[in-house]
Amino acid sequence: MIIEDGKNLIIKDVSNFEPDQVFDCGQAFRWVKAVDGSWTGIVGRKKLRVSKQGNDIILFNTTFKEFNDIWKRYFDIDRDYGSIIQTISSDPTLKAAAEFGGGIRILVQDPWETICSFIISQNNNIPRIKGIIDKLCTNFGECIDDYYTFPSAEKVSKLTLEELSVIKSGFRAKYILDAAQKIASNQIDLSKLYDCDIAEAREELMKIKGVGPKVCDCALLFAFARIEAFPIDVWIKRALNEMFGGELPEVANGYAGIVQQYIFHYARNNSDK
DNA sequence: GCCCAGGGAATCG
DNA sequence: CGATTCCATGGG
Repeated sequence: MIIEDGKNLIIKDVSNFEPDQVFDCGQAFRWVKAVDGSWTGIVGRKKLRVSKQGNDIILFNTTFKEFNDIWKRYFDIDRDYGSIIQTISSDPTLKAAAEFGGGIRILVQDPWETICSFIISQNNNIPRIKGIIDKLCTNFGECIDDYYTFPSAEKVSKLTLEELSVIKSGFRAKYILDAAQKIASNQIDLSKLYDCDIAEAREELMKIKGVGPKVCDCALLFAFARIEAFPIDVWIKRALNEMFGGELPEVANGYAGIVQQYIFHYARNNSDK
């Protein structure tokens, strides 16, 4: 149930929504946690602050209309994570991972921003990924209420390698430009990737230089709501071997992306090293 | 100095 | 085909 409380919106009795997990599980790089525990970010051109109080999620300074137009979809509110967790919990290891990361929701983020962010993520570490994305936004985005938008593909497509060098993205700069150019010119048709055959979606995305199997599946999972996508990175590869003997249990079929996030979160926060 | 980081392209055999 | 090597940059 959603209620308006002054200028804020309250989602009552939410299940499977822990802001700390949602914003810090590696699917998004631009949400910032404040000392009071709330999170602030920019989605498109809208700035939003989110916090959890008891079993309620508070969306600050927004409206019911904005909730329906933007946040409902962005936070994947209509998906029943509880029933998915129930299904995969027939496997004891998946059950443990889901109990640990059950507050994760898969965001439905902007495709260009997500593709660009995960291009930057390759052979890189999370603090530096965040730093490069931050420099991209402060240099080329638009300032709204002290926060910066993610610059559009059109804007980035017109930059030279020289101009882009201020973000210090190294060898990934040429990939960023290729992605921006192919997306801005509609050489890549992003609109069909939400529901076309997943093999076709992968083929389309991998036309972009610097987009291989891993970056491609991250984009499909974190921007196109393709929860069957399964990005395999070093963490997941290691966890798959240690926890499941190399392969996901069959009950994960169809939800591999969500399961992937539970495992990623579990592995990263239970590392011996 | 050396190693590694939510990989992928280029270049081998 | 699979296996190696290189790619920029910053932090440990």
